[in-house]
Amino acid sequence: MSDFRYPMRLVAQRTGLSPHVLRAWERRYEAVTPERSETNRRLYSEAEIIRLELMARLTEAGNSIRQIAALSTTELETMAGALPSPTVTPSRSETSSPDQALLEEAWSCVVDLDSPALSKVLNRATVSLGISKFSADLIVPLIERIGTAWKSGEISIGEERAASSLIKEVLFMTSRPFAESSGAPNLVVATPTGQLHELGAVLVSCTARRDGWQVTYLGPSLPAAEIARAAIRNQSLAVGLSIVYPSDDPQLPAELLQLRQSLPDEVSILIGGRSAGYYNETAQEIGAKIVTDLAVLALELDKIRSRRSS
Amino acid sequence: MSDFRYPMRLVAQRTGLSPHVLRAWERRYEAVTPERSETNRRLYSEAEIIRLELMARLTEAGNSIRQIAALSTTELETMAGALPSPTVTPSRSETSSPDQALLEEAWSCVVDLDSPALSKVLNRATVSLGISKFSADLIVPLIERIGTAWKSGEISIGEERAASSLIKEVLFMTSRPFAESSGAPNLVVATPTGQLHELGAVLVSCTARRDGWQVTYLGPSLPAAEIARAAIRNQSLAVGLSIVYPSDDPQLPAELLQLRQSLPDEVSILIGGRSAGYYNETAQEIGAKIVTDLAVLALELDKIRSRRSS
DNA sequence: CACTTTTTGCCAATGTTTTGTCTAGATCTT
DNA sequence: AAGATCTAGACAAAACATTGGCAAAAAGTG
Repeated sequence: MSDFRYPMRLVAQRTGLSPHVLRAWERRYEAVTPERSETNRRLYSEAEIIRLELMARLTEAGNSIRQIAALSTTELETMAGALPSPTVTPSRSETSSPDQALLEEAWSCVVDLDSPALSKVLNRATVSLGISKFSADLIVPLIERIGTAWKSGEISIGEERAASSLIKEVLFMTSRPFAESSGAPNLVVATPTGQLHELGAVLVSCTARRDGWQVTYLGPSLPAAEIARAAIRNQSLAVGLSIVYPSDDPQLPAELLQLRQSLPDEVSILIGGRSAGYYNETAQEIGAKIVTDLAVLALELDKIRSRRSS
Repeated sequence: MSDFRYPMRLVAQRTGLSPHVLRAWERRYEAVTPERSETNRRLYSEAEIIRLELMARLTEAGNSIRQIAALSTTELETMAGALPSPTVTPSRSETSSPDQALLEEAWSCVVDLDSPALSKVLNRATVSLGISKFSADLIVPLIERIGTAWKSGEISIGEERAASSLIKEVLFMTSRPFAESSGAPNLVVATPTGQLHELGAVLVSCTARRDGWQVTYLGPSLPAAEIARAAIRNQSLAVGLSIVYPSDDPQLPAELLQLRQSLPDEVSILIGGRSAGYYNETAQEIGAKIVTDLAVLALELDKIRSRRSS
């Protein structure tokens, strides 16, 4: 369990509720009671965000916040779970146990090379968990597990590929239904030369798309020059890179430096991925922001956007 | 049984009845008698909603609410049981115009590295052309053009990647909305070691999926052993390979032979792609079928399926 | 067939509750 | 200094309730 706390802006963004509404719900119904910083700013926990997401979905579905707010999170979950039943047969007894079980189930599909089953599990998870939880609690750990298992030889390239393709597909899928807004800021996403694992990059793309960015996805192992070219061509506000493995590529710092030089100063660089930390120095040198988690990524994207649009 | 009570709004939404009607039915016939909150809001139970849903369907079907309202819920249920289940009527009128202009438009997006625009063009094309025409008349030529332009250096890796990712996404997208049929035959799709361009393989996957196959997509440049393993694991009826470039890889025939040896005899091998012809001899040797276009592919897939299922 | 009567969905007026949004001034962040 | 966030209070739009009534369709009747 992450003990990271998130600020207002991010919560508003993730839940789609305005800061005003968040405060109102808290004041009037004590829907959540976030901690406070020393300076009295609200600090929401992951659990509170999830709770708010649930309440947002349920009110959307016609429930009144007044009633909903009194319920426990698990009650909200069961309600939301029964929610997408359009239909005829009313009885539904589906108590799906939380994420760990799902992760195990997904993992067993991966090692079994069973794509159809994996597809089923992932799709089910997107609806039962909601997109952000799906990404953060299921996909991220799953990707990490695939990564380490692959390095250790526990699974081989076949499993890795089959799973990656599928995950990629599902992720792109979930981030798709957004209208093409022509005014959206552009983000170029890629993985630097030498970095072969693209799932991190896909995750970045999806997060950004859900946040209303227009993403130009370039895929894995691309030379700095190419990345820069794409960014310039699209007048991108930022470039997102994912660095997972290897974590000690001697070429990489040079590559990053070149990227910085080829890009206009006003274009931000975001670096994410398990191994991002190993290149901390270089990152600092080129003024890149290292993002450790999807929520933080969303936050940074938001910052960049508001900075430029103002 | 959940003892949660739902507000008006949600009930109206779920039953399709207006708040006015809900109140009228209650006042005039006591169709339901929801509880009230302290502030006099109606609070419907799940059972009442179900009852209302039934009454809504029955009145829709011509019954008078006056009669219906007096009946017990179980009586309503038996009545509703005789009703035809709600169906969807897919009306479709497709005006297809063979469009060279679309291809040109798409191509200009590719060379401009303009992903958003390309996305728009492709999406528009999927609806205006219809999926099969979209694949055959737009995507296939586009892919070929990208391939040759890349070889000749007319475009570089950045353009190729950006376009590929997008095309891949759109293709997977269009072949997606199929119900997960557990009885569907399986097809493993990949590109042999050395073959880096995966778009052909994606196209094969999509065609097969639209045909009702369950596809295990492994992506580009996979060793024969891995492909075979996946096929065996999934009890696949066939393996689809795409061979585009290079067209004179000396390793490839050996790779194909190994694949044949590692696979059970009853598993068919289909080879597609621009350069498939160059390996004609080997293909014949291993009993692989070379498919020259998507229509032929669909045909072959059908043959394989019927052969096995009969 | 023409003429009531009943049924039924919908609307208006009026009052209350709920809920999202806003203002204003102070404090904090960048 | 500009932009966010905080509190507290207030406002206004929606939503809901009640009563009463209208009008079109359905049903009954001479």
